[in-house]
Amino acid sequence: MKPKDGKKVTAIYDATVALIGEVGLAGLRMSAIAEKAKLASGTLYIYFESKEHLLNALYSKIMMEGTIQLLPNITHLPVKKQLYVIWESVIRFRYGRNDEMIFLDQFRYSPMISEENSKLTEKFISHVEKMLDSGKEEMIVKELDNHFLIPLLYGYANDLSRYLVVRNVALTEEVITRSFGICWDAIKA
Amino acid sequence: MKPKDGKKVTAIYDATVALIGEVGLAGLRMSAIAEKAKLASGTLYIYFESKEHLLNALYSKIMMEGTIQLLPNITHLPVKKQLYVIWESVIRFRYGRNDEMIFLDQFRYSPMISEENSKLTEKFISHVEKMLDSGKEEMIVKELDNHFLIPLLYGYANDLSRYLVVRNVALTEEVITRSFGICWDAIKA
DNA sequence: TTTATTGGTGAATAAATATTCATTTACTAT
DNA sequence: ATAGTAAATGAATATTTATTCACCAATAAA
Repeated sequence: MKPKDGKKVTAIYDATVALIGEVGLAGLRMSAIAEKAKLASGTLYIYFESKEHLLNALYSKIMMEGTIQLLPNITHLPVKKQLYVIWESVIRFRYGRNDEMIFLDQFRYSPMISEENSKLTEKFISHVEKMLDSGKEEMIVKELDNHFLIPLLYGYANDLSRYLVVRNVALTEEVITRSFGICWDAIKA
Repeated sequence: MKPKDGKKVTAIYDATVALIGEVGLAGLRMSAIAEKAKLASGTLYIYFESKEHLLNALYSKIMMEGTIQLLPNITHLPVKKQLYVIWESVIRFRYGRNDEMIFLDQFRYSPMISEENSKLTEKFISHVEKMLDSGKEEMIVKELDNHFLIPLLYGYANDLSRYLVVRNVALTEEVITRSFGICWDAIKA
C-alpha cells in the first residue's frame, strides 16, 4: 500500500496559517488551503475529517508549541531569571509566528472550537501564576492579585511582538532585554 | 412616505456585536443578525448595502467611540495625569464592551475590511506617542523608543479588561488605580 | 511482475448562506 | 379619508463553499 506523505500535513498547516494572516479566519476557504498547499481539495479530507477537525488540530498544535512546550524545567532558578527565560522564548515564538497568533486569537471565539481546545490556555497561565506567587513570597514581586500581573505579561508580549512585526522592527537581543526590563519594573516589589 | 426607523440601525449593530461575542466573526450569519434584531433578513438590506458594508460601518463606529472620542482636550494637564485619564476611559470602555473588542480584533484581519478602516488606529496611537514624547522631554518617562512603550499600554489595557470580564472580576476604582500604577512603574524614568 | 491497497485528483454534488424581489404594511402629506 | 411612497417581510433565488466519489497513480508485499 501507499503510505501517507508526512510532509503533506505540514504543508496543509503552513498553508492554513499563511492564509489566516492574509484573509483571517472568516475568509478562510478549504479550496484556498488546497491551492496554497499545492494539493487537490479532496486530499485535505484524507488527512482531516473536516474543516473543523483540521482547524482544531492546528489550534492544539500551535498552543502546545507556543505555550506548554515553552515551559522549561527551571524551577531551581531565581524567579526573575525564570521569568526572563520564559519572556524570551514567548517573544521569540510570537514574533516569528505572527500568523499563528492571529489564528489563535480568532479561532478561540469561533463556534468551531472544541470543548477540549478551549481549556488549553489554563495550564500555561497557572504555571506563570505559581512563579509570580513564589516571587511574592520572596518579597521581590509586588503583593498584588495575579489578575493585575498576568495580563500585563501576556498582553505586553502579545502586542509587542505584533507591533514589531507590523512595523518591521528587528527582534534583537536588546529588544528582549529592554522589554523585559520594562515588565520587571512594573511587577517588582 | 414611511421614514426609516432610527432604532433599527442600533438594533442591528447590537445584534451583530452580541453574535460576534457568541460565535466570532467566522460564525456570523446575516440570518442570525436579523433574527436577533427581530427583523426580517431583507430589512438588513434596506439599512446596509451588504454584509461587508454593515461590518465596515460598525467597525468605524466602534473605533471612533473606543479610541478617537476617548481623547479629551487635556494637553494642559501633566503627562502622568493625561495618561491616567486616558487609561481610565480606555479600560472602562473595553471592560464594558468586550464583544465589540472581539469584533475589532477579528475584523481587522478579515478580507472584508476597507482600505479606510484599516488606517483608523493610527490617529489614536500617534496621540499617545506625542504624550509619551513630552513625558520624555520632561524626564519623567523612560528614554526608550515608543515601540517599547505603546504595546505595553495598549496590550495591557486590552488583556486586562478581557481578563477581568472573563473571570468576572468587578471593575472598581481600585482596579483602575492599581493597574495604572503598574503601568506607570513600567514607563516612568 | 502482479496484485492489493491506499493515496491523490478534481469535477460534481450537497449544503450553507447572502441577497433579491413580489407583495404587504405603515406612515406622511394633501 | 385617500393616495403616494418607502419600509418591511420572508420565501425564492443566486452564490458561495464544504464535501464526496468515481477514477487514476504509486507503493509494498506476494
